[in-house]
Amino acid sequence: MGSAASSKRIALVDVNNFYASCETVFDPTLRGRSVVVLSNNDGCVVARSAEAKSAGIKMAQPWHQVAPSIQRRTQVFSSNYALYADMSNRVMTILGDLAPSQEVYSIDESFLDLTGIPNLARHATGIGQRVGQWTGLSVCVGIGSTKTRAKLANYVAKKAPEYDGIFNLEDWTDHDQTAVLTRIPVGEVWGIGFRTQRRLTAMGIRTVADLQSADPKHLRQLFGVVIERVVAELNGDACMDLEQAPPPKKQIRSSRSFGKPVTDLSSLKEAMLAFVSIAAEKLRRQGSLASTMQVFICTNVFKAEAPQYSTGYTLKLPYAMDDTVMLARFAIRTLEHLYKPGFEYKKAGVNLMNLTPRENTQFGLFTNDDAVQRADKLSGTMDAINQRFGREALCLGRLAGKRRWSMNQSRLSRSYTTNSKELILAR
DNA sequence: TCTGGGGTCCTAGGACCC
DNA sequence: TCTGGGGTCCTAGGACCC
Repeated sequence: MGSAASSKRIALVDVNNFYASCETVFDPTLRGRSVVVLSNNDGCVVARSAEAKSAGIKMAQPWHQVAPSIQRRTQVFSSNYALYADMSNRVMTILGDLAPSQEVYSIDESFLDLTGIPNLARHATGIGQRVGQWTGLSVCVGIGSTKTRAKLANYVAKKAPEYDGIFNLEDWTDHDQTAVLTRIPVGEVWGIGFRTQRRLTAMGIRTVADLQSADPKHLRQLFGVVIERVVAELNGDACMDLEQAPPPKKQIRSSRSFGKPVTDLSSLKEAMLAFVSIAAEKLRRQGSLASTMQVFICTNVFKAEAPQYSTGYTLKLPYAMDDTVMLARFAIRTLEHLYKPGFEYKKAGVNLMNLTPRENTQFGLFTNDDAVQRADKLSGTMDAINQRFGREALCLGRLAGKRRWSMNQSRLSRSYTTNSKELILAR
């Protein structure tokens, strides 16, 4: 087996029930209770405590479909992204200190390269203890010779309580590894989604062990190159490196569903201005310029009886830009063309694409340098103010107190860590 | 008789992830 | 009443060029 030859030891560390655990850390009376966190607009369940899981609440389930008897004994929260981002930073910093190299893979997951570290079991235990002591959150650690194997090991660490949240796939003989992988459905493999699982199962490839021993060339013909790499990684042949510095985004999107249906153009414009402001700020933060913009609006697809209209337009910008005022001008003009009265709009958004680095960009022959510089200065000032007073402090064209399009967030917890007005009270 | 064919760029859409 | 948002990569197919 290839894994035996490979000397790499990659760990995947992730926080258990991350969003739900963040809420519990700051309100210990929630411990041992069913806790869920909802998506934007309080729509779907995106995080569950262990008790919520055993109560039968499913991931991504619309909250209104959860049985009332279960709802009643569940503590429910709107997503408090400021809190989760802050807790994430703390965890990632701790993990970074405990490994020679780290890839922050998502808000609650990190790959660590632990190759060559003696007594891996003790090191992994130490990781869990330090995160627990310093943040109050608990983690699982999966170790394997490739990222895909580390992910699988993490799955075992989560599912099998006898391992205490730590599982090193490479500690086991080939025979015992196969025994483990035979018990895991193929859909649990990183990169095998719902559709691919269905097709594989129909071919008789039901478990991870089945996929590991399948013919990669044949699968490539049927499914494409991605699955060929998955099979290689399962066999210990690394196809994916640790990415220590996140590559710049290739597109930046900002969109939201509205709390209530929106019918009038002026509310849509107001929402679009907010989306452009958010996207442009992200664009500037990563030091990029956008040369293509996509604007889209749509009605509620779940409301089958209502008239449906879903449309978007992708336009080439006259030059690569990062300035909110100019981007907003194009977005609003596009929106005016797309808008048709008589529909109940549910969602809108903007997507900045074709991003290029800002440095050494030659501005177009026909751009007015003075105008570009003034716009730069304005955007920079806006970023500074919003940095200091919160993202909503300064926006374009906001009609104070009349946000008919804003999200439902009726169950937001306090911003314990990021807002000095909401500091936790000591008792 | 036989009516090109290979390369490149772009876009839309599928599939996946958290 | 109430159904998330923000990303990535790959592929197929059309347009275009010589």
